Amino acid sequence: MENLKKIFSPELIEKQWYSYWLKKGYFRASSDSEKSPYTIVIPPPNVTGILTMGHVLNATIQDVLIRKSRMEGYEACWIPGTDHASIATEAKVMTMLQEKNIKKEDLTRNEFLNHAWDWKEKYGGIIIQQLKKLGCSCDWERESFTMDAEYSRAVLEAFVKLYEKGLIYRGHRLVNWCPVSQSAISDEEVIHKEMQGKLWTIRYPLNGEDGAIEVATTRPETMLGDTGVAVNPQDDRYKKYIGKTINLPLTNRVIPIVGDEFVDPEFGTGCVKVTPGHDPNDFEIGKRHNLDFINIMNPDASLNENVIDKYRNLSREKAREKILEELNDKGFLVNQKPYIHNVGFSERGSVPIEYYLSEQWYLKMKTLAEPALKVVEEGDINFHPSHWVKTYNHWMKNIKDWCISRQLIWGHQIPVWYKKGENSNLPENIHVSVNGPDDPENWEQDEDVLDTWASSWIWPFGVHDWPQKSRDLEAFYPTTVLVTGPDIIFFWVARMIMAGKEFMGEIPFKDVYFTSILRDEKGRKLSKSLGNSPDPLDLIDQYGADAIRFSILMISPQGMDVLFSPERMELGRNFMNKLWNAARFVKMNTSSLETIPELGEVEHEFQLPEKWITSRLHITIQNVNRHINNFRFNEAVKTIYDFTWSDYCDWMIEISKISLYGDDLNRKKCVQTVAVSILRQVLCLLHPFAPFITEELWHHFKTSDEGDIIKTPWPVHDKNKIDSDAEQTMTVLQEVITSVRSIRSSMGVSPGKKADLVIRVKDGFLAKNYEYIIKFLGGISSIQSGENISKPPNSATAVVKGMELFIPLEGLIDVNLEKERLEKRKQELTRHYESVQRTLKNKKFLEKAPPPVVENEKKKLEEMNLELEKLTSNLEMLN
RNA sequence: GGGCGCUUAGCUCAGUUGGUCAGAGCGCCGCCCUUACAAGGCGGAGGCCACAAGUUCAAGUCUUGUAGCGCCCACCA
Repeated sequence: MENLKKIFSPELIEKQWYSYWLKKGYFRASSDSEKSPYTIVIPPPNVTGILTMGHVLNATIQDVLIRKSRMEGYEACWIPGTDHASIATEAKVMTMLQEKNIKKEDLTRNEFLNHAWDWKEKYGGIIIQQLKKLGCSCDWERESFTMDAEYSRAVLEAFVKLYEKGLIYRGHRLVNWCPVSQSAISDEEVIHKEMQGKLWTIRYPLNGEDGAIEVATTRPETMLGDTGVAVNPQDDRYKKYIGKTINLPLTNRVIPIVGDEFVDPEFGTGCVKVTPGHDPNDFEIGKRHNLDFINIMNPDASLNENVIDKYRNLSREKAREKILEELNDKGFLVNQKPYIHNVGFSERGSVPIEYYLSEQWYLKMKTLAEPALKVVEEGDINFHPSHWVKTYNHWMKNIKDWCISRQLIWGHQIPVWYKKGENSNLPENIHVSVNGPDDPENWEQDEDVLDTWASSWIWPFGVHDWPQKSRDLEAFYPTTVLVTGPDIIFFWVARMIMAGKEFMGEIPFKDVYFTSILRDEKGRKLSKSLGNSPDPLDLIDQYGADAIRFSILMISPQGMDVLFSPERMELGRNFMNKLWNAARFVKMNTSSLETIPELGEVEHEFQLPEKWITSRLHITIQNVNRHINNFRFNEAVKTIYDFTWSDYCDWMIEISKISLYGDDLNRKKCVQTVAVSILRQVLCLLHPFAPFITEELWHHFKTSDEGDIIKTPWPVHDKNKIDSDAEQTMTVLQEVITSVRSIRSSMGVSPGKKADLVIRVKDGFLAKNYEYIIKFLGGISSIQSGENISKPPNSATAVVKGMELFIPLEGLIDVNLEKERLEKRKQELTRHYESVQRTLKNKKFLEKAPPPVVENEKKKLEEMNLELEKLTSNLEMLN
């Protein structure tokens, strides 16, 4: 077998099979096909992104589903693509510009965009190449990018439709503001972190009379924007002040004291400084009491011209320092206490966000949410695991309007135009359309772009150039299943469902599978920003793509986070090597077969091992199907692993050696046929999980009229091949062999040395029929069996299902060791015997338990009893 | 403050609807370079399934409570 090396080397085969599949066009899906479609759209990774292990898990699952459905005869269509990721990409472009010493302010919009596209062409889409290395069988000719011309048109189309429906409006209010990207961000992009901060108490002197009010705050610098102080109107301490005013320290301003139910008298001092321009609660209070709204910050969160001179242009941090100093110097600072509170951080900028007054575009969500809630509620869309439904419902039911405008350039510019020089608040001065006004020279387009998620939310139909009606759209929408991480359930999944219902009138997918979140040893999410995600490409180089795919699935149970470490990939590598060598063995020992034989020719000659392994195979097929259908990929993989390693390699192949090395040609052919046939089925079952090695090996075992494994029919389980008699007998045989081996090992019989075996048993069927197997696998030279045989002197004993096994060990036997061994077994058995006995003495059990369960318990008791008797008598003989 | 999840062998975890002496991988111990595979083979040690109560003939599995850990959501200055 010169072409199959002893150790599997994935690097030698992966590349060539991938280009072969591509060349053959196997990944292509046609909307004209007669076959039923099976469609997945990839969650489009950021163009800026590189592959993480999270993507590997996610993509492997999709590839498993696609490859399996392709083998099952569906028109499998996996649509790949990337997301323009406006904030992330713009940040990268900014970094590049900085390196080139170019300032964004000096560039026109188009010049900036040109730089951005240059960057995208040069560095973007690395991740697509990486997905190919992993073996993903995407239809690459359908690759989409969220800023492709057609896709962009679809995005704008969606905006215009919603605007025309009255669901999109412009609002001047507080938004979450990221000072780094200097843009508004949505509520979902704000991450709350618990921080150790301080709570300062500041004295605000009353205006026109003696006395003062004390307020507590975590952000003293915002006092420069205070336009009021609020107390609870029920609070006897303070209600007398309502309607009066105070002199705001450090400024020359006089601001009113108002009564508002929002104030909790128990908290802090019971008085709240009100900064309507920089705090959402204060914003509401301000509106209720007609307070002024002062914006004291620039877009980068430094203080602006609305504050007194000496604080202008200071950063918010520096301003806080100075203000506290001055308050303290002037006697306004009463005290400061350590205080733990939540601070909102920008998802991308990783700095605290600011609440900032600005004009933004909003999408009304309530009406969109209703149908989306319904389809999940009624089971048109199913989540796996289902507990995510609660999270989804909770968010949907409390949904707030979505701020969809961003003060960025890279993205879809909002398709709204304002008449030059006119009041843009009047409807007649606003134009909204995909193509813009007929007289563009008189209009100015809105400068903002859309939130990235306001483009990716139409992904399942946007990739088919909606709203054009195409065959593709008809054939491949709705998609079959969505595979994604639970972290984007609000960002993306929920919004896609809303968009699907709104624009297509139909759900975008029937099932959603939420993958495990991968964490490092410290429990932190693997992410590129933390730098704790090993480079999957390195792991692929080290272990092979098949091994990585297989391992990551094996360690990722449904609905649970995974502690990832690179060493865990060894399990897959070892398995691939095992499979490789099993195939080598089969290949080496079946060269006498001229063609791959039909199973039917030899099936009538099946003996126990062949019947057994066939039965095991069909149970395996059944279970693999069940697990995949239930989205339990770890179980599916484990099932194949166990069958291949334990049943096929450890038992079937070992047993087959007897016939393969023997001279019974019929027997040999039968065993060869079965060995090949089972291996072929294993390769098919495994192909979706480990595509490269299975394709490679397949070509050693396929018939001349069969094609590549990627298009070979998926195995079908046949109930008639499940043979429980064979399985039971085989189990006993395995126990006999294991017992013999155990005795040998514990008595220190060297592996090379053959032993004799004496079996005392009523029914000698097993010992007679499978003597050759017991001898071969147990290292036994002769077997003697019968009902009235007496125990040979100096022999070690084991009891298996009514059989007493004796191995004469003359001289080798250590009586104490043997006693210990039997005692231990006896104790163990007695414990279980007593527990079963208790169960059977329980009248209620006998009355209420289903008869088969009762029967089973009785049988167990009987068998245990028999074994106990034999153990006891053998133990007595040792004394 | 609300919601969700987790707690099983030294480590990382499986265990789908309650019912075969509780499983795997890694690690550990012993023996083996046996002509498919030392990335391997054979044998073995190791667990009151977090704790408590309940439902049931029967609980790792269902219910409730307790403790610890983790995640998500929420405007208390």
